[in-house]
Amino acid sequence: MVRAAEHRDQKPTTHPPSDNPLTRKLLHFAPLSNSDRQHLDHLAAREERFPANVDIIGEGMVPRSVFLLKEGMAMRYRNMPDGGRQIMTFLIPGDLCDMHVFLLKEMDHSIGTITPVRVAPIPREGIMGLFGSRPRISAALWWSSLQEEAMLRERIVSLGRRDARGRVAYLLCELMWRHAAVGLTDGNVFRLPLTQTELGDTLGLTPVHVNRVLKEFRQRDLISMEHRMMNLLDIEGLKVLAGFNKDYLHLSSTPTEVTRYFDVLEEGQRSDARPTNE
Amino acid sequence: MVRAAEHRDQKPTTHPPSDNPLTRKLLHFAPLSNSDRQHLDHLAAREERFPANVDIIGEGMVPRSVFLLKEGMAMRYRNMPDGGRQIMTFLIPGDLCDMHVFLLKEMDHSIGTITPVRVAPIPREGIMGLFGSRPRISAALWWSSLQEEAMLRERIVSLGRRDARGRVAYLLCELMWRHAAVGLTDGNVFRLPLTQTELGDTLGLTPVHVNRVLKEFRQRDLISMEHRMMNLLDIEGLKVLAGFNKDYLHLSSTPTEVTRYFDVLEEGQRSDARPTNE
DNA sequence: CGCCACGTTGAATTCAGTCAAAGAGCGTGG
DNA sequence: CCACGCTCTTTGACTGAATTCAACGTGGCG
Repeated sequence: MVRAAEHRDQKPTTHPPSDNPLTRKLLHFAPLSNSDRQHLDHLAAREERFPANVDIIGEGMVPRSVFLLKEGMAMRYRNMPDGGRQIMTFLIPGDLCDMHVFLLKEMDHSIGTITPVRVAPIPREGIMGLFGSRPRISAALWWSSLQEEAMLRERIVSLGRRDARGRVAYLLCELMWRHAAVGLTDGNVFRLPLTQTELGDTLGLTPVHVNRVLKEFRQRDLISMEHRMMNLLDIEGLKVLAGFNKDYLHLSSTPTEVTRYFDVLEEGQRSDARPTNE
Repeated sequence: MVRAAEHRDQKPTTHPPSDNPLTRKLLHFAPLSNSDRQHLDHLAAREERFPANVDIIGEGMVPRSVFLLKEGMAMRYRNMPDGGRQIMTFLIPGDLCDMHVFLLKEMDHSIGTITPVRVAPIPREGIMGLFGSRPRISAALWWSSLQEEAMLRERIVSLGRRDARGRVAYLLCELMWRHAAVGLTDGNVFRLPLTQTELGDTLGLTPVHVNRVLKEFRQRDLISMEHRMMNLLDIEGLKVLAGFNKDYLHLSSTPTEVTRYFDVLEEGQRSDARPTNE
């Protein structure tokens, strides 16, 4: 198992976190060969920058590329005819925006920056090529998109069945875990550059009410905040407020299933992608 | 084009609506060859029945098959620790439950029947085989799952930014269009076997309030109902209440994009799937 | 017939929204 | 260095949409 690694690697790429946040995330889902990783790095090599508070792509436009977010924070949102806004997801480093929608005729929502961001544009062909030739990456991407879908479902639960406290508590936990998955936490602390208006537009609440809930959380020593850093002092307490149980994010799922899956995919593929062990 | 049909088919399968609701739905997304259709029919050949109000699969279980719903109505839902329930999606004939989740370690939600249903269990291998050998079906399935995701997003908007009237109006329109897509409407009338409690659990409202909204809609001649049949008398009026504009369901998208996609997929695949024109 | 689940209606309650104003933080420019 | 303007945060008083509680009606079915 270790045998294979020792010749191919100048630097040990198997265990240390990759500097590519996508790679780092996908490693949660499937072991990737060095060749796979290089391929990902190559895809994400180009880089574009956007300032804060601009649209990367707007509703009605035709996306020509997928974007990999390398640094900063962005959001997927929709403007309502009455002037309101609903934020559907926050995008953090390692997230793709948007894996799927690039197949659609036009965007049914916008993607906008919250902070300044660095993104790697990946052309359609790059993604499609993956599906043909990189079964492990494909499987990991698919897996990752399943997790995204699970998060969408969880947000529906949040908006439909949780009160204001529960929604805020849940969102804080989600963001914490997602940041942890790409190595952007320090203990229970992570950077949260969101305004209360943005939080409200995610949670279906007014900024005023978000403020009141956060105030209560601070008073109850559930959280503390300073300089845009969010500290979850009492995660268990927050979980209780959110009313949930398990690791719905599926971060803990053993890769056995997915392994079996991409082994099937591998059949009849050319085998230039030998996996390292995990 | 009709030529090929006359020998193979007792009944003409090319243009008339298929009796397989999945085929009927997928034809909105991509043209399928006769061979493809036969393959789908073959996959969906087996049949199981469930009575109303039972779980087909419960939270925490490991799904061993995907189910194609052939008749009846089901729902994807989640029970909350406090006894509440959030319904995430209604499943109608032609829907798969669940394309993706069969990859996950365990279900993070349940799928339960609303009416008695007929389902075709499709084993994992059947789906996975599709991805290798049936690029057009794969593309259509993918496309279809994109639409599902779009519906999830729309539901988030609904719960986050619409008031009770808007939510009900939106849900009615969505269900109307989905039924139309599989040929289960008669004008603006379709069968809606949902209780007001179930509607409430979908919309994040109490059954009492659902009742009041429906009453108002009836009085304003927006809808009429009898014998579980829903008649949308004023779709435009409902759209205004829901506050939206376009065909977010992407039903109208020309298949040119998807065509290009599965042409790519087709490369290097064995070519036993000749498409009919469309 | 009579049960039972579902639908309907009213009255009181409450959670979150609205409106309004004041304070805090921060970059810019005089 | 301070003043200015800006956006974001905080707080209070009032309003309102939806919930809760409770009762009664109704339609299907054994």
